[in-house]
Amino acid sequence: MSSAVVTRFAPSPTGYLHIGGARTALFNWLYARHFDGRMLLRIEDTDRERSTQGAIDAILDGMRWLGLDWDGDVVYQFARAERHREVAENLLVAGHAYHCYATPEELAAMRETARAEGRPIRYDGRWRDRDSSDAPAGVKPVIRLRAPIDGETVVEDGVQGRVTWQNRDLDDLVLLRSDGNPTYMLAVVVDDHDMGVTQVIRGDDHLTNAARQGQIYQALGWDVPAMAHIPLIHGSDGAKLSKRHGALGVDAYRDLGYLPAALRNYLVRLGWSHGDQEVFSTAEMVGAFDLKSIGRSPARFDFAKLENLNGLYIRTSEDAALVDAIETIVPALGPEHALTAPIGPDLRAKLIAAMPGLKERAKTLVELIDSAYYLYAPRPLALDEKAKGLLGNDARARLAAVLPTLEILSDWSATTTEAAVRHFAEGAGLKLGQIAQPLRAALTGRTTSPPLFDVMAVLGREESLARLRDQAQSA
RNA sequence: GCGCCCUUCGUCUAGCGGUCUAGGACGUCGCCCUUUCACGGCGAAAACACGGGUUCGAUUCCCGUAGGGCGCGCCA
Repeated sequence: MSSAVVTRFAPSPTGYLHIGGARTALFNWLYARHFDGRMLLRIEDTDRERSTQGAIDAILDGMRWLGLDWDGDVVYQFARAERHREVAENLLVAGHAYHCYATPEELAAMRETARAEGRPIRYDGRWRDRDSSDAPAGVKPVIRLRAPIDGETVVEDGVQGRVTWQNRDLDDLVLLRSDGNPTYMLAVVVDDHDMGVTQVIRGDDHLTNAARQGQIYQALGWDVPAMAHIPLIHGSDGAKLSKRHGALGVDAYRDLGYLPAALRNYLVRLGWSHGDQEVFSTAEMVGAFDLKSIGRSPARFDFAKLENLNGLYIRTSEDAALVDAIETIVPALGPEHALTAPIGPDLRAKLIAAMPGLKERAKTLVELIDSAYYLYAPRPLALDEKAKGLLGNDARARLAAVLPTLEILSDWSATTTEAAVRHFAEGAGLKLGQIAQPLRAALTGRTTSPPLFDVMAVLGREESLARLRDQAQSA
């Protein structure tokens, strides 16, 4: 069995779950599920200054919304600080690490000098071979790794291939801070090892870290897990994705009206491909996912393609499921939408009835809500500009003329109302559009709202007639 | 500055030496369908960054150049 696969997603809780992190989580999740393994979740909160509970909640919520479940309990890295300290001490005893008494100010000056002189910006190893008896009074030391000076460090990466560094280009990193807390470099290595992680999948920005962590593994005599560094996601201008590009946390995508399945599908195709296939069900993704087919170049985030995919997922969603989805984002919409959650049973029934006609033409849930405006808008209907333009005196006269024809109808299904309106138009020597357009404007307040005859069916006889009378009389 | 990585249509990508007059998808444009808007159908424009090699033959392999990205914290 290949159930030995263990992946992990390890975000730092210093902000929301951003789109790059979401994709990293997705890839880890897919890899684990593909091999029938486990995906663990670890919150890297060793930076006590910047870690917040709000960020932790946002990350967990974001993953749940995306449908990325993890195995076992969430591991909080800070809670394991004692173990990290222990490992650092062991390294010290074994001679693979040493105390460094350089102060932060001193190191900053060192870097500044190096920069000014055009030399590599690295720790110069000034305490590497110095005895602790030289230690200046009152300075608490950090523990640094005694990294090899000669030779090279190699990372066999599942995506990037074999990547090699000369050890002379890598300096002695800090393992334990002067306050006794572990650094990220130490904590990651110890935790991945202790948690039994077999496959690390993370952003390309960690590639150099992989080399430095490799040195820690070596000093510890531990096996290095398989590595895979996936290319980053860039904004539409090619620069690193930032707020400037309108991309926030995954919660923002939810509020914008994107479906988690659509976002997943979009994200999986950013950097990964499976021949010409564009649309993947979750099961297909899990079945087809592999590291081999991940590209090495960064991808730009394209809202247009996400929208297209979202539209596809909306079109193929169940009507009731869409109404449920709508309900979840109503609180984020703002009062101008005149819709409140929870949605009452009458409105829910109407929305479900209207969905087949509505979902064909919506790219987002927000658009879906807008197009259903006529179902929840307060009466009298506020007309948009184009609808006003369509309801001139001529049009109102036509509405008044068609009313008797519609009033004798008892069955208000889409087919019978269509037949009636067509019949009327013919009899009056009008083109269908000449009567259909104002009818829709009168019934919905919009000109882009979908199939008139669906609208009439959903609204029903009394409601439709009432709205038409209102408009016909206000001439 | 030093190190590492990347480079096929506007965008996401297929391509793993000849099948490439380079395929698909989104977007764009045109036509059809049509009461609007969509959906759907058909079609069009649109790319191998540049320069050297290797080879009978390079989009595919190697080396440069240019451009881009990431890293170089007692952040993660």
